[in-house]
Amino acid sequence: MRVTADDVAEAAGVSRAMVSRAFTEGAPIAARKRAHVLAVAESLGYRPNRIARGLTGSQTGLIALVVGAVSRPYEAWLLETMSREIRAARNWPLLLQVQPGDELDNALEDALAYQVDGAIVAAGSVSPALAERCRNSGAPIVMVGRIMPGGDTDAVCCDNRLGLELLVDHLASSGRKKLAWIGGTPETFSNIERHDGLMQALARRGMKLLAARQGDYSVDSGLAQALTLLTAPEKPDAILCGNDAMALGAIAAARRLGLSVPGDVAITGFDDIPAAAWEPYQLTTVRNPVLETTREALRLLRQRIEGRSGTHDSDPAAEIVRLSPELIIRQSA
Amino acid sequence: MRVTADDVAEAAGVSRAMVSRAFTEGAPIAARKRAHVLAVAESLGYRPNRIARGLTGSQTGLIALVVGAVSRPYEAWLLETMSREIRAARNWPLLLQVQPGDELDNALEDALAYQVDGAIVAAGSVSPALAERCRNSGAPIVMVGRIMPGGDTDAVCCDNRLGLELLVDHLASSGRKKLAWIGGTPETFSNIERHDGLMQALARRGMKLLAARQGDYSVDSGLAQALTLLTAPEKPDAILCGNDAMALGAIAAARRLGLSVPGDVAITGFDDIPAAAWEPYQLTTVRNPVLETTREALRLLRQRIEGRSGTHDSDPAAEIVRLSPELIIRQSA
DNA sequence: CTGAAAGCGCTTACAG
DNA sequence: CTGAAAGCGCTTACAG
Repeated sequence: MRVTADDVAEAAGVSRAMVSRAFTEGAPIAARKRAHVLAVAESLGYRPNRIARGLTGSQTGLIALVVGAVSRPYEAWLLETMSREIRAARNWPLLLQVQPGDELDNALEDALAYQVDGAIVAAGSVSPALAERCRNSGAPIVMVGRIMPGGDTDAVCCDNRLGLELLVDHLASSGRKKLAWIGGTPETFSNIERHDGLMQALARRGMKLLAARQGDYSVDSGLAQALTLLTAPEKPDAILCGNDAMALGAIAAARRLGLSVPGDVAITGFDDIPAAAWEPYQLTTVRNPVLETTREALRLLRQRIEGRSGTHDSDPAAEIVRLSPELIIRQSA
Repeated sequence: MRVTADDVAEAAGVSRAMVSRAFTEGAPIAARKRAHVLAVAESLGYRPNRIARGLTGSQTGLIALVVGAVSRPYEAWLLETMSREIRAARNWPLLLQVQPGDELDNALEDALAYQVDGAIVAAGSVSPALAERCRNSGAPIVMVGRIMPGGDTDAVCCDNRLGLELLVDHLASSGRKKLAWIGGTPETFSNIERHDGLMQALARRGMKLLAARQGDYSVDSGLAQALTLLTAPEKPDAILCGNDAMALGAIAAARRLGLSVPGDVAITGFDDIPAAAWEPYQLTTVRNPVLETTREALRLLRQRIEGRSGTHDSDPAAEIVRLSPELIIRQSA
């Protein structure tokens, strides 16, 4: 059978409470005794049962991690970073992958039943009611890449408008005049902000859009929409895409039509996913600061988790962190 | 505070045991009473605490899921499929992402402390000692894409040799004579089998390899190695790559050198990741049956988990499932 | 610093 | 089918 704290206590000649303390950082226990208990535990192959510990203690070490479908390169990149950082903080991610638009109330409730210490939500939509429930259950949520309407949930998000400003600036100053836009999934937070940023950047320069199409953030949609744009009577000399994946598709479209990139048409993305740097693409884009985003999200979460043990009367206001994207100039524009 | 089973019991006018039974499939409870308890629970917003349940009951519903870095497309595809299927089975994946070659004993021990019901290991290396420990802790392991030397751990794995046989057959019958190979990370199970399968397929036809290079399963390594092959004095007329990612790199290399694919050189991959079908690639490859693999892995795991509650005296022998890859012919070969 | 005791929120024999 | 009781493996006041 599994070895238990009682077994260790007996073997070490101490009380069960002491073996618990030996494994609890900062618990009152003589240094020598701790060393002894730990040694005995090691020799017996004992590890505290985290489930039992979770029942009593204040934390389970579990964090719900909600991301979009990782077959999409940006999501994969985000997940990879988050999962690594969560583990580095000695927590375990409970993974929930959702399709765009998925209601995740049910799934998150389920995660709550596991007494997760908190949740990082980078996809799907959570109702205000659920966010409220999470707070009450002592499981803070932090949103990534989106900001909840009420403004009472912590969030960390890239400055999408600035990103488009940087891209338009780059294109305009390299003499591009006829800009077209391929937007991502409509109604998504990022798409709304990016489109908005684009329109502002153009307005600021007295420019206007030649054409706008709508994709769904996938490579295929970028390909299809770019094909339409590039076979229209009046062709754009630059296509801004709502994310990198669509931009990769747009590059493929241009090539299929025998157009040179950036000679005939400049193409830009958003995110700077790993594939953006690959040989056949060399995509000019803006970098979504995924690592900084992850660290900030974890910091906010940690802050709430600690805070929750303090005075309950006044929850500090929600913190919204905006991170700046960086222009990455490669060959495509 | 959180509402507890006692609260529900009181509100419903039954014992705490009955509310537990109401939430336990197949537990002895009158249908009407169950409905009543469930209704009361719902109105109170009660959900059984899975941590408490895990302490008493026989299952936690947690499954450790070990995959390689998901920035790699095959791993992303696998993770996406596995996480979806695990959730569909109403379990939660505890995600562990590892780098190739990572010893995952420590991490898995940690997962064991969470009383996971089992583990699916698709990356990293687990020592026989750990596999043993897992079995003893009642947390069966099933390996995916690799088979443990001892042969006493369940595994499901693609028939790598058959895959190469299909590819060589296709190339040979389209008249290719000078075949080159770009292998993946050496010492990995898949690489050894694929290389082996290649050599067997060639031998069977009295052919031999023009050249062999070694990559690391990344796009960049495929690009670099293909560049070398394609600038050598004697160029291959076909390059077989150990996986799709390297094949995508190889296609980029050919293009960079102004060679046509498949005109000047045929290029093949392995896996059939989503990107293989993308416009600029149109990769001919063999499909690694990821969904079937996932389902088989879950079936094996489930089988062990159920089995463990039965008679303990004789563990059924390990089951090794081999799944056949399928040739997917596109443009690149 | 240390130990005995109570309790975390459930489930499951046990006895009706 | 139902309830009272014991127990899962810990942690944490409480009293030394």
